[in-house]
Amino acid sequence: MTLPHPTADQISLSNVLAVLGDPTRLAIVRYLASKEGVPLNCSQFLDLGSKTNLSYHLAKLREAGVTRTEVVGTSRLITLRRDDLNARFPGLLDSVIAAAVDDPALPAVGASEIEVRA
Amino acid sequence: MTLPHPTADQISLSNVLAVLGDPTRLAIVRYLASKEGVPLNCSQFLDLGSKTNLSYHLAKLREAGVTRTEVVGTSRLITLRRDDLNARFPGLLDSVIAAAVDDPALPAVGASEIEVRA
DNA sequence: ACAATTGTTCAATAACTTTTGAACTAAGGA
DNA sequence: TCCTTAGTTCAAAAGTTATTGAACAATTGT
Repeated sequence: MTLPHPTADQISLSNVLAVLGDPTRLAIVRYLASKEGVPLNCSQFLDLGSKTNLSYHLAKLREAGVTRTEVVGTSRLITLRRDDLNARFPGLLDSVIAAAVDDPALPAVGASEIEVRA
Repeated sequence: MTLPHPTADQISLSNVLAVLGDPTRLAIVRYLASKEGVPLNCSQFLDLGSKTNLSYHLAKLREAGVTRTEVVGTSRLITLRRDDLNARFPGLLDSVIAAAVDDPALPAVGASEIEVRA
């Protein structure tokens, strides 16, 4: 089973910007970027909203071509479509991520792990 | 008389992305970038919508910190806030403009001048 | 003073987007 | 098989954004 994704040339600039212009989704993208290489499933993001709501936001990211979602058993593994985005809009994703990294206004993923350090 | 603008540090990433994630506004920004140096007033953009509607979109761009609007007599001169945006989100505006330049999906400003060439 | 030009404001509406909860599907263990 | 885990779908409600037209304000040229 595979989910529908746009091909690289179907990715629309204004749609990508619109999709990234939401704090919840920007926080998801920032977290994906910070954990690149690590396979992430939807429940990692539960800090940002309800299961249903995340399903909605993650679908928006996938449909816009920002993320790729692979179905693996009962999980979905989510990754950034770095190469495709970079080919289509050079530098865009990198500058968005760089700006998002030090944006205190964005909700944090993993806020519940802060005390783990102690 | 001066219009309200956010200071550079009040400019919000997700708001800038959301504001740019609209084809009309992206077309305005693309046109502003293509005519940098030339003072542009609102009526240059009438190809993109009604006077009222442009007033709305141009206010969104100004309030998000993407443009600066100077009141000069009965006109408003609109410019991109390149320096402020670049200081805040390095590379972002440039990559958006570069991608917008060759985006056939965006509405064109100055479509009415196409036959002038013949 | 008058008219034209440039653009704003306001209220209404239309069109979308986000959020919710309940019901559901499908895979993986016990 | 039954239960749990992981996530989706659906319909409704809430909230937000875009578009419109009519009325307004301010400046400039005659």
